[in-house]
Amino acid sequence: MSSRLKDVAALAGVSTRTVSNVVSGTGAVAEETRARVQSALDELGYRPNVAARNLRAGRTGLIGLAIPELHSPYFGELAGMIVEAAQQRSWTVVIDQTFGDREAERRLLEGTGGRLVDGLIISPWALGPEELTGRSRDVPVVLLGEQQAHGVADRVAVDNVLAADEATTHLLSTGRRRIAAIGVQPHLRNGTARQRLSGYRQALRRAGLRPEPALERAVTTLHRKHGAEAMSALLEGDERPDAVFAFSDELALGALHVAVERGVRVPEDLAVVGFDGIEDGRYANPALSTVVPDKRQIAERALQCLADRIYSPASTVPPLDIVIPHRLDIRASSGRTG
Amino acid sequence: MSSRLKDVAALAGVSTRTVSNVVSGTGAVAEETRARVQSALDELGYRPNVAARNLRAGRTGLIGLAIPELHSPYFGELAGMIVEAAQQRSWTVVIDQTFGDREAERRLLEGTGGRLVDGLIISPWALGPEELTGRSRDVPVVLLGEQQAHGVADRVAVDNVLAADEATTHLLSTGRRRIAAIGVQPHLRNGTARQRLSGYRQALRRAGLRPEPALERAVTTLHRKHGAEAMSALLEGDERPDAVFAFSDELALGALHVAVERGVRVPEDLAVVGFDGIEDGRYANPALSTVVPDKRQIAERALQCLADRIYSPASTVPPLDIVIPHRLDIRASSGRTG
DNA sequence: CTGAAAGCGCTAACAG
DNA sequence: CTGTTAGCGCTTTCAG
Repeated sequence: MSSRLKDVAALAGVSTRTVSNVVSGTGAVAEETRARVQSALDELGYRPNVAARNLRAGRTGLIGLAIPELHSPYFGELAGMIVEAAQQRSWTVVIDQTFGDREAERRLLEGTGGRLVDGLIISPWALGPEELTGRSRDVPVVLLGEQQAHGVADRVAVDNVLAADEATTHLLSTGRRRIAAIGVQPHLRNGTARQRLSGYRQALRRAGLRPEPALERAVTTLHRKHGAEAMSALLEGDERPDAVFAFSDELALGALHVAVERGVRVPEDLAVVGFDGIEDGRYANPALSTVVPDKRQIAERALQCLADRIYSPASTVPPLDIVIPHRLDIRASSGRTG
Repeated sequence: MSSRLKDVAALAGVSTRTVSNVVSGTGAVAEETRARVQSALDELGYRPNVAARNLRAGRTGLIGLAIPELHSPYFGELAGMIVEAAQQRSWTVVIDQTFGDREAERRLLEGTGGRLVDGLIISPWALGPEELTGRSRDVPVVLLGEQQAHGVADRVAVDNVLAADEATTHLLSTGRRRIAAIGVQPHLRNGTARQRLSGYRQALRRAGLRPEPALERAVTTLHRKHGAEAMSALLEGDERPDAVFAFSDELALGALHVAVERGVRVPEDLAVVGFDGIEDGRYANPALSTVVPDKRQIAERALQCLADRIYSPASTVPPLDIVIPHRLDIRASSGRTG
């Protein structure tokens, strides 16, 4: 079985104190002793027991990442970058999926008291601002993509209203006038969909158009399937839209698929713009225009926030509100026609 | 700060033993005492310290998942299912990305001695069979998608040769004769690409065709970009293929994109089949035919293996070799023409 | 420079 | 039914 510090000490003929010093590089050890200890270490293939070290240190070197679902490309890409950024800081990431479940989100937020993790990055869907403000948590928390909670915890998100406005304005600039929005989510409390809707309406109004309820389609999830269903409904409606702004790339890809399948010409008859900048969109047919949040920066800043709070627990810096830049990638699905 | 068992005991006027019993539901506790302890528990918002519990129990409740990259749809979907299956077994998953790096893979495999995790699921890319057989590890390991290592550890994988044969045979059955293969990876040691290539060749030979080196395209990664590049090269070649079998859906989607963009009619002029059954393919234009491994079952069986080894460490059951079923989903990209 | 020993918070064997 | 206590393996204070 695996050997302990004590075994190594016995083999090298020194105390555990000295072995510990050699392992961690702490303190001063005579060169001769160090060599002897090192060979004992190698011979036994010693690995420090993480649990014991954690218990002693009061830190685990783990951070939690709680996201709705790992299989969606957006969260998959983001999670990958967070894991990578964490590795660079010598942290290990523990992943939980909430599936947008209120209880799961609440449990994770409150259950962090077990000190399994030194910090938590959570992307809440079902939890509203008031629920995020629970009893004060004992590990630092960073909220991802949540723009309603003020002063509760550090937040990292793009400016959804602005981004949606830009996407819609782009469609208007190509001459579209009946622009549908796919992705309204009245059942979620995180405000993302609401903000994108509001940016969309804002752009329409500025162009002198009036938002039409028939063009604002609700979905139960952000998956392709529901984008496809929403598109079907729109195509079967009385007045077809000439453009679609989908609140996620997945919805947009579902919509695109249905449109192309039914012989609608994209972008000539229908322009499509998505949101998230996932890799799939780049290779879709036609390639999908999309709002691209700087995911790499989301990951970096979120970890930076955690690091600051973890290493300076006494810090009185108020909760940060970090706005991540985004850009609009215009591709074939909304390319200017003739 | 967070309270300890001792604090709760003091508040409730009992010993830590009793509190421990209440928390864990072990032993018998008088109803009256239990109530008193419970209210003390609630009042202090007690959470057991995971590190201490782990140290005591010799288990952490964590399992490691080491995959090349989280952002690729295949691994994203698979990781999601593994996290889900682990949650059901009350395990938490720690994710590491190896990016197919030999050193990273080796480190993870050997570094499991720290007992951070109770078990490890790893999908090796760069490590060959001989390297997998290192010093005997002290936590159970499950190999994913590795079919060369015999008797080293439990393995869970689809029958790549068979699956590739089926995909190729399907293309042959639609009348294709110049079938290209995209995805040869001479630099990787995990054997997956080699096996798919061998299944592909086997099908060709059975049909009386001879494999042509010009039609077997190597790639450096399985990403869409390299599928696109391989397709470009094929289209610019002297004799165009009338079908493509890509060793991953991502490669297939990259190829599909380039083909459609250049006006090649799919499936009339070119049929495309991928491998992995990722969600993107279903909504591609045209929808992508693909070999679909039962990912849910991969996740389930891998966890089952770990559970068996972890809970019966003394088991003498030899390393298992689990073959996961797959199916061929024929969609528009290879639909029979005329 | 190195040894002895306390203690992180918890569980469980051993009393009572 | 409940209290006392010995460690799990490590780091670190205090001596030497």
